[in-house]
Amino acid sequence: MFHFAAMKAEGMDRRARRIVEIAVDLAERDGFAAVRMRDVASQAGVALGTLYRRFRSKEEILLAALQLESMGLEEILREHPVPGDTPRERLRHFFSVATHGLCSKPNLARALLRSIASAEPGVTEKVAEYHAIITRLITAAMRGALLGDGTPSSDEETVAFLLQHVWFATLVGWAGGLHDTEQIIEQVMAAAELLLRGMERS
Amino acid sequence: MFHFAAMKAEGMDRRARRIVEIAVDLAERDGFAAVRMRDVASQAGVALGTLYRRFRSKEEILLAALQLESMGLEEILREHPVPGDTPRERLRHFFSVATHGLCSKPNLARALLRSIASAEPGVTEKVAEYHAIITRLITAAMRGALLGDGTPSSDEETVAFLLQHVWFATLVGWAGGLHDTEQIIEQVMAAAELLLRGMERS
DNA sequence: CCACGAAATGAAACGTGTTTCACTCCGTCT
DNA sequence: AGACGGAGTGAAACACGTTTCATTTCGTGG
Repeated sequence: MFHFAAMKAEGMDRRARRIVEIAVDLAERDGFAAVRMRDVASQAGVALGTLYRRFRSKEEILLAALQLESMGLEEILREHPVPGDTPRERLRHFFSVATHGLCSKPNLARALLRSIASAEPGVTEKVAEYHAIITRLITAAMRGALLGDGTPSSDEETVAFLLQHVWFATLVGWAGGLHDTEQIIEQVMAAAELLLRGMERS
Repeated sequence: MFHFAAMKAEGMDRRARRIVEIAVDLAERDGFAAVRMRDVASQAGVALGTLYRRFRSKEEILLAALQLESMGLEEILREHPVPGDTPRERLRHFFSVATHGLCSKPNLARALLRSIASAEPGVTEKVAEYHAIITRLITAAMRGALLGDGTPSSDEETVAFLLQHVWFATLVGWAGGLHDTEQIIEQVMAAAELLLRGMERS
């Protein structure tokens, strides 16, 4: 979970990938502030100007990492569908794996969340793409289908969308120290329980 | 809505309030980046060091503003309960007013959201307090009770908590330009609809 | 092989959040 | 009155994101 599989994705050449990897390493070790552009540049073996030719800001580098991570996750789930006999079981499994994956690298996770919430210009597209991927994954987990199989109902899309929001907001609370990893999962599952009940009752 | 009523709250003296007011003005006019500590200091008529004696960071000043705003909102709702005959109507009214209040000052709203998500040390307590206040307000709106009346059920607390998360996450999306003000309200209400249905079905 | 333009480089500079420090001011206690 | 101590001040310094620019390197078409 959340490793660097599928790193050759999209319009990202060797050099850009190296930059993102270094940034991830630094963020993982010592957090957002420790991702110093000068350090990223020197450790990636490029000049500072090169960083800014490829990425518009520090946040954009970290969001590129997020995008790669989520694409890797999608790749994995394309091969290995989420196990479980009911939507609840599958959702719990999915969020458990995703949450533990993220939170096992707390500094990196906090740095990524902060980049998402920075609302800097030029970051929107990457956030949107990340949103879309996660919503697809949640939908697939809920339906117990292979990624891309069939057409989700409108209710299913709404539920997936909302669960993603709850997950994100809870992660932000976790990042601020308001609660721990298990509480993230329980809060998301409490939402899932009520949303699924509401959906079934149509 | 979201004005500076009840500004004499808590351990905040005249000077600290002035600092926060100036920061809010600057954020409202030109956004987070325009809240320059040197400018806040000079416009508030204090030295830069004084800012850092009172507040640990720029984010903390803005969170103080958020806390004051939400306390003001709570004060208003204590006098004037949310109108509406059903939980749905009351929730819609509440979120409509709160969302339009926030989003009518987009630069300020973005700055506040960013401060919440910064997850800086020393900011947690203020975020927690803000969370608690908003959850109380949502609970009261849902139950159609005066603030503090009666004891919410466990399900009610869960729903309020989740709606707050959905609202927050949607606001972050709005801040990034992913959707507009009305979509915020519709997404929160879609969540409310499903959650209430799920709750009623117990 | 050469010329051209895009990409990269290195270094300096700028802006701004944050820290530091020596000094002043002011209220309180004795 | 005099001493003390905390709050405030002013100015300088530091760190780091970002920008700028003159120069160099590199790949490609002629």
